[in-house]
Parts: sequence; C-alpha cells; structure tokens
Amino acid sequence: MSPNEAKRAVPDKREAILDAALELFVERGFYGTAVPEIADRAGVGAGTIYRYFDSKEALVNSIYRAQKMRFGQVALADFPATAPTREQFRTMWMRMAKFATANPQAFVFMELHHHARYLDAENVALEQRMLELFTNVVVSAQTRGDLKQGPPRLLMSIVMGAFVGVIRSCVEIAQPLEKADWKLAEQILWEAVRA
Amino acid sequence: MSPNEAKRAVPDKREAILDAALELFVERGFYGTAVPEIADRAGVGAGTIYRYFDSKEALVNSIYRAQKMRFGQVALADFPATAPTREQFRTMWMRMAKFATANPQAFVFMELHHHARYLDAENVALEQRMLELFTNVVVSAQTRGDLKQGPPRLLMSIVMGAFVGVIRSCVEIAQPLEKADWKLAEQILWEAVRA
Amino acid sequence: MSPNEAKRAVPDKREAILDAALELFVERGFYGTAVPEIADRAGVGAGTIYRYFDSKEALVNSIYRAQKMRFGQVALADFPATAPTREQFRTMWMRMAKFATANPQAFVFMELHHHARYLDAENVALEQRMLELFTNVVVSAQTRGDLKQGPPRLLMSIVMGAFVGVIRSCVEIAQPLEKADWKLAEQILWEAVRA
Amino acid sequence: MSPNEAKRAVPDKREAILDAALELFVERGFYGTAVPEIADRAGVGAGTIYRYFDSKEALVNSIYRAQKMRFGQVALADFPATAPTREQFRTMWMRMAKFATANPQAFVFMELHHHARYLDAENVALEQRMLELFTNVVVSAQTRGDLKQGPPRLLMSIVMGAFVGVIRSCVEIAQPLEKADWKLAEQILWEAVRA
DNA sequence: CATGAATGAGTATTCATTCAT
DNA sequence: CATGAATGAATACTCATTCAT
Repeated sequence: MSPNEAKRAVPDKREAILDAALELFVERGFYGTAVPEIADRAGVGAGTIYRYFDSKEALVNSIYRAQKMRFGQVALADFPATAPTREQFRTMWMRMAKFATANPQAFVFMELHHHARYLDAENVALEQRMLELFTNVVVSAQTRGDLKQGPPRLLMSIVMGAFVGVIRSCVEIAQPLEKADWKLAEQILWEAVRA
Repeated sequence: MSPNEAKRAVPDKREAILDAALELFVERGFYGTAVPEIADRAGVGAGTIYRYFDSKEALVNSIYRAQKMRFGQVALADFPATAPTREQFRTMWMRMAKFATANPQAFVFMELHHHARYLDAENVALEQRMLELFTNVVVSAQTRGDLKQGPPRLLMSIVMGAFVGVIRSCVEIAQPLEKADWKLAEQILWEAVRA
Repeated sequence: MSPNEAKRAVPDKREAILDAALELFVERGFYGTAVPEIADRAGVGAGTIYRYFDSKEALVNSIYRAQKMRFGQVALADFPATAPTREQFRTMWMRMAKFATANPQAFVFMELHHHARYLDAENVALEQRMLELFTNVVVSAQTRGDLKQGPPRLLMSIVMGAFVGVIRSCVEIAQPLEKADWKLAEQILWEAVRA
Repeated sequence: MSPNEAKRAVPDKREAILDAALELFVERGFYGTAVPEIADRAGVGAGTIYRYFDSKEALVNSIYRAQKMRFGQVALADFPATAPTREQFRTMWMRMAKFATANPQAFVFMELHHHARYLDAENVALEQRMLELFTNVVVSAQTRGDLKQGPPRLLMSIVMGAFVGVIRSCVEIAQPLEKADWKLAEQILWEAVRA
C-alpha cells in the first residue's frame, strides 16, 4: 500500500472535522452549532478538534479559507485573458456552476460567512483580493465596450446575486439544476449585462 | 395634542425592542445575539422583552411576520394586473427598490431568516403564499409570451437573487443606491428575462 | 348598615391577599409561589400586596403568626386545667380536630413552615411559647401519673405527629374525616399515651 | 488494589451530587435550593450536574426513587408474613427506626416530597405501590382481629404520622433517639392500634 | 389608595475549552 | 495522539420589588 493510498483509505481526522463542521455551519449557523456536535458528526472526540484547530473561530476561518481558495482555483485558474468577453463570461459562469453543483454546501457556506464578525483579517484580505480580481475582469470588459456601462460593483452584484439565488434555490429543493438550465441561466445573465 | 401625536410622543417600547432586535439579528445573527444586548440597544430592561414576547423565538418570528407583511403590502398592493408585462416588471422592481432602500436591514433580515429552523408554521405558510403570488405573475407573463420560457422558479431565483445581491452590496458599503442606478439595474434585469 | 357589616360585605384586600397566599403556599410552597400569582388569585394588583406587607417574607410571617394565634386561641382558651387528664386530652384533641377540619389548609400551612428559614424571630419565639404550653400540660399529666413516663417531647411528637398524619391524609384525598372517625382516632391516641 | 477499593478511592461525583442535593432539599426545599449551591456543596462544577441528570427535576426524582427503594428494601425484605401481628409490628417499626436513624435526612426528604407537583409518573406509581403493600399488611391484621377495626387509611396515618413526628423531632434537635426510647415509642404505638 | 408596567438580580441550563488518563 | 469528563462563564428566562400614573 502506497502512502497515498493509505491517506485516502484512512481519511484523516482533520478532514472529517472540516467536513462535519461545514455541513453543520450551513444547516444551523456558526453560533447555532455546538463543538461537541461537530465532533459527534466527525466521529471524533470533542477534545480532538482542539488538536487541529485553536478554537471554534479558527475552525470556521480554516473552512472559509480552504473553500475560498478552492473556488478561486477553479474559477480563475488559466483564465482565458485574451478570449472574447462572451467566451470569458461563459467560461466563468460554467466553472462556477461546476464548483457550486459539486459543492453546493461549500458555496452556501461562503455566502453565509461573507461578512461574519468572526472572519479573521487574513480571510477579509483574501475576500478583498478576489473581489478585485473579478472587478478587474469586469472593468476590462467594460473598457472594451462589451459590457454595459455603470458601476462595476452593480454589475457584479447582479451577476453574483443571481448566481447565488439559483444555487440557493437548488439547495432549498435539494435538487441540482439540469445542465440545460445552467446554460439557460448563463444566457439570461449574459443578455442582462452585455452592452 | 391629538391621540396620534400622543402615540408618537410616547415611544412604544414594543417598537423599540423590535427595531433593536432587527438590527442586531442582521448584524450578528439570531444565535449570535444575546437577549440582554437587544434590551440594551432598545433602552429597556432585559425582563421587559418578555412582557411583549413569549421568547426570543417569538420575537424573531414577530419581526419576520411584520416585515414580510409590510413588504407584501408595498410590493403587491393594487398590482397592475392588466398592464403590459414591461410595465408590471418595472412597477414591481421599483416598489421593491423603494421598500429595500427605505428598509435595507429589514430586507436583509428577511433574506437571512428565509429558511431558519426557528421560523414558526405561520411564517412558513406566509412565505409559501407569497412565493405562489410571485410565481403566478411570472407564469402569466410567460403564457403571454412576454418572458423567456424555462422553469419559473429559475427566473424568479435570478431576478430575486440579483435584487438581493444589489441590496446586500448597498448594506455592505453602507450607502444607498442612486435612483439612476436602480433604473439601470431594472433595465438590466428586464433584458435578462424578457422573451 | 353598621361599620361591622360593611367590613364583612367588602372583605378587605388584606384578607383576600392572606387567603390567596395561604392557599398557594400550601399548594406550591413558599419559593414555588410567585407574588403576582398571589395577587391574581386575590384579585388585586401585584403592587397592592406591598401596601399591606413589606415583602414576601413579611407576608408569610403574617400568615404564620395569624394562624398560629388562632390555633392557640381555639386549642388553649379556657383550658380545663382542673379537669381529669382523660377529659383534658379529649378536649384538646377535639378542639384541634375542629380547627383542622374547618381550616385544613391553615393547619397544613403551619406544619410546612414550622422550621422554615424565613420565619422571623417573633414567630420562632411564638412557636417556642406554644411548645412550652403543651409541654407543661404533658408534664403535669405525667406527674399525676396519668400519662406514660418517658421524654415529654417524645409523647408530644407521637400525638402531634399522628394528628398531622390524619389531617394530611384528609387533605390528600380532599375529604374531611367523619365525626366517628375523629372519635376513634382520639380513642386510639389516648390508649397510646395513657399510663 | 482491587476494583472494589478503586471504586471507593475514586469518590463518585454522581454520589456526591445526590448527597449534597438531598441535604439541601431537606434544608431549604426544592425551589429554595439553587443548582449551583448543590454543585458547590458536592464539590463539582455547576455544569457537571447536567452530565449526570437531565434537569433539576430529574435530580430530585432520582433521589426520591433511590431512597424510596432503599426504604422499601429495608422495611419489607423478608417480611415475616406468618409471624404473629405483634411480632410483625415490632419488626416493621424497628426496621423503619433503623433506617430513619441511619438516614434521618433521607426520611424527612421522602416526607417532604411525598406529594410534590414535580414528582414524575414513575415515582407516583412507586409511592402508590408501597402504600398498597402497607395497606395489605394492615387489612390482614385487622381480619385476624389483631388490630382495631376502622379505616385502614386512618390506622396507617396515625402510625406513620407518629413515626414521622418522632423523626422530625430528632432532626430538629439534631440528636438521634436512644434505643430505649425507640422501644418505648414502639410500645406506645402498638397499644394505640392493637385490638 | 391601587395599579401593573418596568426592572435587574437571580435561576436553570448550555457550551467552548481544558486536561488527566 | 485521542479522548470525553469536568468546568465555569455566558445564555435565556423569571420574579420580587418599585414607582409613575
């Protein structure tokens, strides 16, 4: 058995804790979730959580950081900077859709904790950085005359808000969206923001 | 002094509690807000809250019910059922914008508590009823061929999600949107969903 | 209408409070009874209780004092000091039975609060005085050779304990004892303690 | 070190809580005793009580059940069903005396909570069962013509009431009764109820 | 005098965190 | 390393008491 296989075969406790906490934070919120509940669902002792995380706050920040990074990776890796705007929009949207379909809870988690008082400075900065990345993309596209003029913040609020709305609706009825509907949604939003 | 003035002159403690609680629930969440904090901000004793509400849950449900009704009044009163869809859309959007601009916190509050586990049956039913009202409007417009085909739920998620996105963005930067930007947003969303 | 009649016709609030409190203290105990509950049952405002009594403790002490005095009056007034012991015993027993039958709750109340921590010094002294009166009667009877020898305290515990046992049994089944049974009980206890 | 010794060496916290609570409930009553007081006297943290008992009510019911069972064991184990009534009476009385002398507080506790509103259904049933056992013994003895005729409930009230009176008197002066006095009391009560 | 709304200290209970095993 | 029993500070809620009307 290779070390790699071992790792996958014995999923380490840290991962189990992160997964359990993510689920519970989405279901019940941060303050509505007790640490021993997390331990129970993760199948570890309550004390064990404190071997891996300094505190409940550190735990939620770890989750936030990890998911945000993963999302950033998926959404922005090899961003087709030179492709036409229509192409860029479709790519972004579909990558986000892919991530959110595969990890609906992670997506909702990020939404819920966007502006939580217990997010640490590092996460606030991370959030800020990603916002800037997206803003740059929007501004460039506006400059090229491909998107409607107007406050970039407004355009982004609309697109991201709509995207979140669709995901939340999926989570509510516990049913993923069909591929065709994702495409329809993408089409709709493109028609919304294009010049 | 008229009775009406008298009423305004004696600031109602019940109202003060509702206002303070609404603010805090938005800032910190339900479980993140301590009852004495609410009392402090409302300028009343902690025990006083229990003269007006049976429990913290009853309080949050009272707020939800009151705001949802107010929103329903504003958005749906004298709905122009016979007007053209374009006109209907604009009316709805601008009414919602007016409500949300005047009560941004109330709007965020409703979003946050949409699916909270502590919402009582009455509020769940109320929520359901309002969803149906909106759905009917959408389906009618689709039938007339004025809106894009596709799951009504999807269209609504997009429009409402976008609207919420815009409001949240305003709350984040603590600055209301200009009237012109509201019109722009309306235009954008209309282009998104129109046939 | 004479002043006396007026008093009986409009039973004053003080009396109503005392009655309500007596009942509730018996039903639920001192700490188990809330002052507003007393006010409700007495048909007065909560604040009114504090016009007549300094505090909840003062109220319970007032009740104790009043009932104990009434009981002392009934039991010891015109005590037949020169009658034969058998006669004295019967007289005492039947007077106590009469009092307890007419006021079962008052009797249970006194039992329950006999040694409560919140009894004030005056009531402790009153209790002490009445105990001495009874002890004197017992010691005299022992001296005359009419009662069994042994610690007077023991004899009194037995007789009073048995009496209380009978009363509590009546209260439990919410049914007063028949006259014949009272006589039987008296006969039994006399046979218990007579020389 | 044997397992048994180990058990005694590690003083059980559950036991400490039960003991402390029993004492305090006798001293101050159920509602007059604060949970942290119990914790203090037991030498544990306040939260610890809730690892062993669901609530303050569950705690008081646990104590009641345990003591009642212990008392039942002591009083009724190997009951000399075929012995003469005089012998049965002496046996019962002395067993009860032994129990009550060894555990005066436990005895008073049971008396105080006999009819408390917070006794659970199981304890009410237990109480009922034990009452029936005693009633059967009395009725049998009456049938044999060894006890006075009359309501069995009355005879039992008298004997148990007298017994409780004696115990309470001991607790009041914080001094156990001499063996001779127990015998005297037994003699007195026997003469009270015998045919 | 009488009231009952208002208060805040006090209650039962929970929960993040520690630490002996 | 892992545990979960133990802790005590913090929470929701109650209630004796006050005081403006």
